Amino acid sequence: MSRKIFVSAKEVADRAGVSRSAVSRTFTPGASVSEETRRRVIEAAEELGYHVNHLARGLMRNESGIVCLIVSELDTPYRASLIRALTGQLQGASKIAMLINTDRSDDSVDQALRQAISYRADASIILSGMPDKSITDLCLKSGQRLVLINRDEDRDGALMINLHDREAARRGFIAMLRAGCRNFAFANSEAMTPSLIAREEAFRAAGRDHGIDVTVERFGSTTYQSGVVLAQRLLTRENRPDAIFCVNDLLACGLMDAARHQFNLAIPSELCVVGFDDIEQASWSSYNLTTFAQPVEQIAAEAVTWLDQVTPAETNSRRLDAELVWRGSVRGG
Amino acid sequence: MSRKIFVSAKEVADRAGVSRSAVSRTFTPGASVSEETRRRVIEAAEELGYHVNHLARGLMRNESGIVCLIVSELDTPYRASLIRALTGQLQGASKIAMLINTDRSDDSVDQALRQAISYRADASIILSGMPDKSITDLCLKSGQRLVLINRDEDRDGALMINLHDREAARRGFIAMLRAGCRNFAFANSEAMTPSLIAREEAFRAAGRDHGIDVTVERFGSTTYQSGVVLAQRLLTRENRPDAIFCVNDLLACGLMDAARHQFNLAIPSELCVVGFDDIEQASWSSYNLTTFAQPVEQIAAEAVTWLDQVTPAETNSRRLDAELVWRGSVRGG
DNA sequence: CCCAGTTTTGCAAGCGAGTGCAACAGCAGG
DNA sequence: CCTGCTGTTGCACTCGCTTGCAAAACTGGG
Repeated sequence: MSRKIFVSAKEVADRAGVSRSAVSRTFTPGASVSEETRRRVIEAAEELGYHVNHLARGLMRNESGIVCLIVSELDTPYRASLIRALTGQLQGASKIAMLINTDRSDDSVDQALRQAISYRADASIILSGMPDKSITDLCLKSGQRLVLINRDEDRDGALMINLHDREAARRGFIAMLRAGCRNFAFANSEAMTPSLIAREEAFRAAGRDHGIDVTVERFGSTTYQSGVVLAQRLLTRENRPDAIFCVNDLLACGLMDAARHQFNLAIPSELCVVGFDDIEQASWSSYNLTTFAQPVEQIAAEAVTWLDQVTPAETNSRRLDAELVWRGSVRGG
Repeated sequence: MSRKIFVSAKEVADRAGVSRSAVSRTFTPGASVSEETRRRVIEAAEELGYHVNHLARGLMRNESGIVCLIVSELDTPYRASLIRALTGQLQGASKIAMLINTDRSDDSVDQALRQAISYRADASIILSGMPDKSITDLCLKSGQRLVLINRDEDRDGALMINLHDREAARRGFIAMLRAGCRNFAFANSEAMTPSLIAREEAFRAAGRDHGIDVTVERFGSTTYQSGVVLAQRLLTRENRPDAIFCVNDLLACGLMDAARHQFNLAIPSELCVVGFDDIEQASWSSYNLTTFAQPVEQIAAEAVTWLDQVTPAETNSRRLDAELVWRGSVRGG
C-alpha cells in the first residue's frame, strides 16, 4: 500500500549537514537560524522536495490550521459563493478549509462536528443546519471555535454573523409600496430558519404599520421549484398580489418564471418582485431582480478576522447590512 | 492562546483503568480487545468526550484520509455541483475533503498542490487549471494520488476522467441539422481548455462532413457575460446563425438572454441553442435549454472508487458519456 | 589574548497515536 | 498438577515535528 515515501526533516538535515532542529527552525518563522544554515537547508529541501508535515506540526503546536466548513446543498448559488469567499480568505490567513457535506442524514451536522474534532480543526463554520447544544458545548470545551452564519440562535462562546433581515424586509415593503403596489404577499419556504422567519415577520409588521394585509404562503424548501409552486398558489387568488417579496432569490426566479410563462404577467408592470441574496442569476437579464445582497466577502472577513484573534473566544455577534440592489423587477427606483 | 484541552487517549485509559494501548485498540477495527475492556473504554471515552486524533493517527498510519479538491471559481454551477457530489461520496468512503481555492494567482495550482503535500493528503483532485509537470511528479513520487477531471492532458500515474466531448458536439450538430437549421455557429470562450477545444473541433468537423461552414466565435472566459458578448458578435452578422452550440450552459444562458431581449429573437423558432453541462438553470423555464449533462455523480464515483483501490496508482483514463437532455431550445426533439 | 555578551546549534523530551513482541491469564486435556 | 493453546494486555518503540535548555561558536571591547 502506501509506503513512507514523503521525505522527512531528518533526510534534509543529513543532506544539508545540520541537525534536525535546524531544519525545523528554518521553516518556523521567527526562529533563530543563521543565514548560512538557512540557505543550505532550503537548498537541500528544494532538491529533495521536502515539505513540512502539517499533521505533525499541528500535533506539536496544538493548532492544525484547519477550519471546517459545515454545509448542506452547497451547490446552491448563495452557498457556493459564500464558500468561495471563505476558502479564499482563509487561505489568505494561511488556514485551510475542510469541507463537510451534511446532505445525508439529519443528525449529520453533529456527525460533521465530530469529524471536525477528530481532525483537531481550530474552528468550525456552520453554514446550514443547527447542531445539538451538547455537541457545540463539546467543541467549545475542546477549545474549538465556532462560527454560525445566518443561524441566529444563541450559542455561548460562538461568533454569530447575521444580517439585518428585518430592516431589509421593511425596506422591501416600502419600495414596493412606493411603486404603487396594493396587494402584498410574502413567499416563503417551510425551512423556517430564524433569518427566514425574521424576514417574514418584519414584512408582515411593515404591512400592519401601513394598514395593509399581507398574504403569506409557505411551501417546501427554499428552491426554484418551490417558487413555481408558490406562484401557482399566490397568483390564482381572487385578488391577485401585485407585490411579492420572496424570501430568497432562488425562490424569486421560480416565481417570476411561473408568473411570466404560466400566468402571462408582465414584470414589473403587473407584478413587482423583490428577492434576497443577490445571487448571480438575479442580475441575468431574464430576471433583472431587485434584491438584497448578502455581503459574502464581508461575512467571510468577519469570520476570518475573528478566528485570527488570539483572545479566548468570547460570545460575539455581528449584524451586517444587506444592501438593496435596485434592478428592474420593481417599478420606479 | 489555545491550551491543550482536547482529551487524549491517556486520560481515557486512566479513567477506564486500562492501558493506553487498550484505548488505541478499541478504536482500531480488527484489533484484539476483550468485550469487557472495550465496553469500559467506550464508556470512559463517551464521558470525557474523547475523539481519536486523526492528525496523530495519520502520522502513524501514513495515511491521513484527506483528499484535496483543487478548484477555482467554485461558485460556478457546474463546479459547485461537482464539489457537492465529490464531498458526499468521499465522506461515504470515510475520507474527508480539503478545499483549495486557486482563484488568486496563476501559479496557485502549484501552490495548492504543495499545500496538499504539506497536509499529507492521500490524493488530490484537480477540477480546474493545470499544474506544472514538476509538481505533479512530486505528488506522485510522494505517493500521493492524482485525479484530473476534464483536464484531458496526459499525466503518468494519474486518473484522468473525461467526457466524450467530440461525440456530444457531433450529436448537437445533428440535432440542430434535423431541426432544419442552416447557419451554424459555435460560441466558445478563450479559456481553451482541452475539453472545450475538443467540442469546438468536433463541431466544425461535423459541419465539414455535411458540407456546412461553421462560424466560430470566441470571447473571454466561460461565463454568462461572455455569452452576451458572443450573441452580439454572432447575431449581428449578415447571415445570422440560426443554430448555435454553446460550449457550456452558462454561456448559453447569456447568449439566449441577449438573443431574446436585445435581438428579439424567438427560441427555438428563429434560433436553436444547445449547451453543455446541464446546470440547474438550464432547466429553468426561462431557458429550457437542450444540453448535454455532465454525469457528476458518476464522475465522483469513478474518482472515489479509484482512490479506494489498494493497487499502486497506475495511469488510468475514463471517458464517460454526456447524455443529451432534450428541452425546448431546439425545434423538434 | 581574555572575557563577557550574544547568536547559533544540538540534544532530548515531548505531542497523540499505532503496533510488534513478550508476558500473562484462562482454559481444556492429559 | 502440568502442559499447551488461545486470546488479552502492557511495554516500549516509532511516526515527523517543535522547543526548552545548555553547550558551542561567534562578537567586540578592554
